[in-house]
Amino acid sequence: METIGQILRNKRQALGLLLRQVSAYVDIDQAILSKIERNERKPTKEMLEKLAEILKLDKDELLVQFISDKIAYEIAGEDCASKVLKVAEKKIKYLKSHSIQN
Amino acid sequence: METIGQILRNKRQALGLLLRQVSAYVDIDQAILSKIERNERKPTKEMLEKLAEILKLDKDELLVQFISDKIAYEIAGEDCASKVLKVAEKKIKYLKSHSIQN
DNA sequence: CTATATTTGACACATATTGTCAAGTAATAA
DNA sequence: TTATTACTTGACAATATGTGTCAAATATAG
Repeated sequence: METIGQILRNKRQALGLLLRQVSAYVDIDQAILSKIERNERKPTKEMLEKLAEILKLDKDELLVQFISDKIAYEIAGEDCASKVLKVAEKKIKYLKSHSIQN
Repeated sequence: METIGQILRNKRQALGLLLRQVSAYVDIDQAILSKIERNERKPTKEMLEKLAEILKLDKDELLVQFISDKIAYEIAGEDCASKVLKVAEKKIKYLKSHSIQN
């Protein structure tokens, strides 16, 4: 089970790219990218899109990993976690079917 | 599909309690409770527990509603929402089976 | 050793969230 | 009308959280 940070680091290393090179492309400080790869900071969506580009990763898949990471982190400590997800799913379906905006 | 605010307001009114009375018990300003009931502010866990007590609601069920509300709100706008939940569930199971702490 | 890659922490800055308070609306009664 | 009650709203300061930048510290090679 890979975190988003691990996915990014593994792919970057597999491509033989340096933090410096990737962070330059994404236009962020390499310290930030280092922290993202170690899940110490969360990337923005813009960063994620640029990262997907340079690392040749699927943008949508990466977004799924990113958001699911965030949710898993949020509720992993709750012992009602799986029930939370079930209820959340129902709520989302309800929201979508009623076209309520963010 | 009730929001957490609606649940709280409905039950409070069914019990014939005033904002003033409930907020005093929970030890918050009644403006805050008013906002919570209209989903303008989010209660803390401590508030939620006190609210469950005075409103005779199931504490765990209320917590589930609270967290699922938050998650639904977070990702309802994503078109990959249901996939996100599936992946999140896997990650949570993984985290739990490996006893990784928050 | 030297050089290069990465990590870490401190910092200032921005943004978000919080509780408090007073003034506001709305409904009802006298 | 005026008074009273329940609730709502918005402004405010305080606090918390998140952000990028930078330099020093720590690997990791060569």
